[in-house]
This record gives sequence, structure tokens and C-alpha cells, in this order.
Amino acid sequence: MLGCTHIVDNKKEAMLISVPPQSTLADIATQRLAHSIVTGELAQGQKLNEAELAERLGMGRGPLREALRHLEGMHLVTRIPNAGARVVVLDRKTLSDLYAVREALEGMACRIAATQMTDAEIEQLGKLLDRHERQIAKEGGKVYAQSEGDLDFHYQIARGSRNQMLMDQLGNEQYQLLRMCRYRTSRKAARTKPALQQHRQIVAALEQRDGELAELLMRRHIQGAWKSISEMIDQEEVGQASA
Amino acid sequence: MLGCTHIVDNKKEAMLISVPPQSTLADIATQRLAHSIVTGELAQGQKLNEAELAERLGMGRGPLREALRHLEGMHLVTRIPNAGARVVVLDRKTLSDLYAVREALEGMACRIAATQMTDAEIEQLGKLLDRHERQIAKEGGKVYAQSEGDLDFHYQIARGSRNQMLMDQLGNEQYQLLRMCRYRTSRKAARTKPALQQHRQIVAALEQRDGELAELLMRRHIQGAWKSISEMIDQEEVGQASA
DNA sequence: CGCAAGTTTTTTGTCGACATAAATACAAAT
DNA sequence: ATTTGTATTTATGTCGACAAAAAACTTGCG
Repeated sequence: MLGCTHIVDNKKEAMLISVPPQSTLADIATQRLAHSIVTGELAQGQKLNEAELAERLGMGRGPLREALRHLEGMHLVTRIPNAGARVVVLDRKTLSDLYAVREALEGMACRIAATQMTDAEIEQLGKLLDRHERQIAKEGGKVYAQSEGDLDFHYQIARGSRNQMLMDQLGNEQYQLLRMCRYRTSRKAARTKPALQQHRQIVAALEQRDGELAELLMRRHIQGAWKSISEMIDQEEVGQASA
Repeated sequence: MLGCTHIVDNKKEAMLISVPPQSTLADIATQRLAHSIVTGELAQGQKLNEAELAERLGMGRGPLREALRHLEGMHLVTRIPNAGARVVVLDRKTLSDLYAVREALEGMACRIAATQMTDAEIEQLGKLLDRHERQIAKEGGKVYAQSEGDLDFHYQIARGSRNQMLMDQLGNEQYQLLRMCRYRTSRKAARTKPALQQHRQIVAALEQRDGELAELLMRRHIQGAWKSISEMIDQEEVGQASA
């Protein structure tokens, strides 16, 4: 629920989303609204009434407006002067653009990570994939865990780049949109096994300290993900057309 | 001056920075503060007092705080809860990170632009370089014009990608930091002629519709720019150490 | 019955004032 | 003289109320 009293749901999110230790109300509102938008609790394109949201979050309109400005910067809401804010609509074009940017940024992160990550970190990454593999074998169709795990994998590589700007971009902005996209398409079976295989190849390239190869593999991996998502969107559109 | 009454100084900026036609005070504050920060009128690391700035800009603290949140998203200021906002400090690491992100994003923009730009647009790009060349021949050492022209060139390619997210990133966020960096290092002679040559190569690749090559050339171009900037920073640091 | 102009209502934009936390200045003690 | 504890000052965080713009509704006219 949007009106829940806790700010961060679990440790995973606490690690991925930067939560100022001493939060201001605007920061809390940003977190809560981002969560509500990503999970679809606030529908795409929905009008965001300032007074109503402030009421629900138990704060004045001042902090809320600051949060909306922040969310606008994260591309989670769109604002029109004198006409209010709406939840972003993830149409085909927007997602296509997002994946292109992601391909560029994650490719670069991967290239740098190949030279910057410690052996121990790369080893950890391999173990993450092991856990990941066991989870797939056990739960089978449950793709959700894979998705979160996948994002974890990608975020670890972003961290490995030691590039704060890349980490911000991939962690705080792109990441939210990605999760939002996942929430829409997660029910359909995803290509977990080929994805895992690609992850393993990437880790292998990192182990060899081959940045160029790691970048190439990551970019292919993301291109594949987009192709998969794109097909799901097509199916959805067909489904909607017939309905 | 910060207290100037006009919002946008010239048409070039009006084209590059997105100014909502019907601006709210927070948007105006964002523009003005961004300008003041980029030009160095507000020094790096300087504390930004809300009451004082609101006074100077002729508005209340509410809109100003929204602007600060926006500027934080643009990486132009850093905020610490309960401790206020400061102008970002462009140290070596930050700039290094910035150029890596820029290399990734502009490389991608260039790759896509090779398939998306119209012949007319590419021709225009060539003419832009012609004007650019004449300007260099005429003004010689005056690097400033080159810098702005260079940014123009890069922005035109970002537009050519037809990717709104790339345009936002490169146009509204990275771009400001870039200009800020330029204001610091513009007095030193820049590598105008090799840069122009590289620009020509990029246009040639675009004409051939060779996205891969265009990306490669753009990435090399930006790597070269970083190398140049990096050396200037080294010199500055040496100069400061002896002073 | 549809459309348009005017009116009411809602919602956004803005400001001023208060509460709270940080920074500062000062004083006393070791 | 330095440091620590306290008091004062300053600045940030927050709220409530007012003004202006947009949206919704009503009413009159073709």
C-alpha cells in the first residue's frame, strides 16, 4: 500500500536505492512514490493530485512538490506547468530509447569493470550466478526472482566500474524504469536460461580482464533483452486489439 | 550577473536548454542558477544559502528549493539533508567519470544517428563544420567560439539519434557540466584543428551510413578530448602547487 | 440537440511564518 | 592555551493560507 509506514521494503532495495540516512520528508516521498509507480500501484499516465498525495503521505504540499521534481528528473513522472504531474507512460518508443541508453551505459560499465573490479568481486559475481542458477532449477517458471537477481547482477557490474555517475544513472534512474517495465511483463515467461548463459560469458570475460569483449557481450545481452521485451509488447498490443 | 532580468542569453542556449514556454518560478530559478554555476559566477563548492538566493532571484524559498532539487538531479549541486546545498566540485575523478559516460552516450547517439538522420541533416552538419572552420581560420586563438560550436555539433548528433532520453541526458544534464568544465579550461589553447578533423571524419561516416564506424570515431574523439582536458588539469594542479 | 460563453470549482503556484536541527560563539575548567 | 560544554544564532525543513490558472459545470443561444 502507498500509505505503509515503513520506508524501505527490504535490504535489497536499501542497497540499490540510495536512501539518505537522515531522510527529509521530500526524500521519503520520493522513495514511496517511486515504489508505488514502479509496482504499478499508481497506474501509468495517472494524474497525480498534489493535495491528495500529500494527504496520503501525511505531509504538506511543499515536500511533495520537491519529490515530484526529483521524480521528474528520474523520468518517472512528467510535469506540465500549471497542469500537474502524471505517471510516465512506458510506450514502445520510450522503452526502446531506454534500452539503447542502457546498452551504452552498461556496456561502458562492463568495459571499465573488467579493469577495476578485484578478483574477489568477480568471484562473488560468479557465486551470485550460482545461486541464481539453483533458484531457476528449483523454482522453474518463477521469473520474478530471476528479474531481481538479474538487476542485482547488472548493478554489481555498475558498482565495479567505480564510476559514480554510471552508478547513479544505472542505479537510481534507469534502474527504476527497468523495474517498472519488469512489473508489466514479468508474468510472461522470460528467457532466463539464455540470459544466465550470457551472464556467465560476461563474468568469464571479466575474469580474463578483457574489457572490450565484456562490453560486447553486455551489449548483446541487453539487445537480446530488448528483443524479448519488444516481442512481449507486440503480443500485448495484439491482445488488446482483439479484446 | 545573477540578478539579470533576462532568462536566456542568446538563441543558441534557447535551443539547447529546454525552456518551458510557460515557465514557473522554479524553472526560471533552475535556468538562472544553472547559468551562474556553469559560468563560475557561483564558485565550485560554494555554499548556497536559500534565503539569500531567494532574495537575489526575487522569489520565495519554495520555488527555490524545487530548483535546487532539479539542479541536484543535473549534478550541478550536491545536497546534504539539514546541511544545505553546495555547488558541485569538478575534481579530476568527477570529470573522468563524466567523460566516460559521455563517451558511451555520444557513441551510441552517433551510431543511431547514422541510420536515423536525413541526408539534409547530415549536409547541414557538414555546413556547420564549414562555418566552424572559417571561424577558426579567422579568429585563430579564440577557442571559446570553437567550444560552443563543438557543443553544437555534438548536440545536433544527439538530436539525430531521435532518442529523447539520449537528448535529455546529453542536452540538459551532461551538457551543463561540460560547459562548466569548458569555462574553467577555455583560456588554454584547445586542440581545435584535430577536433575539427575528427568531426569531419564523423560526418563522413554518417554520410556513408556506417554506424559502427561513426560510433568508433566519436568515442575516440571524446577520449582525445578527455586526454587534452586531463593534461590541462595536471598543469593547473602543478601551477597551484607552486603558487 | 449541439455548441459556446460565462460561472463555479478545483488545482497548481507562491508566499510568509513557525519548528527544528546545525553551526557558531562564548565561557569555564583542566 | 586547548578543549569541552553550553547558550545563541543561523539556516533548513515544514506547514498553512492566499492568488492565479486550469478544469468542470451550468446556462443560454443557434
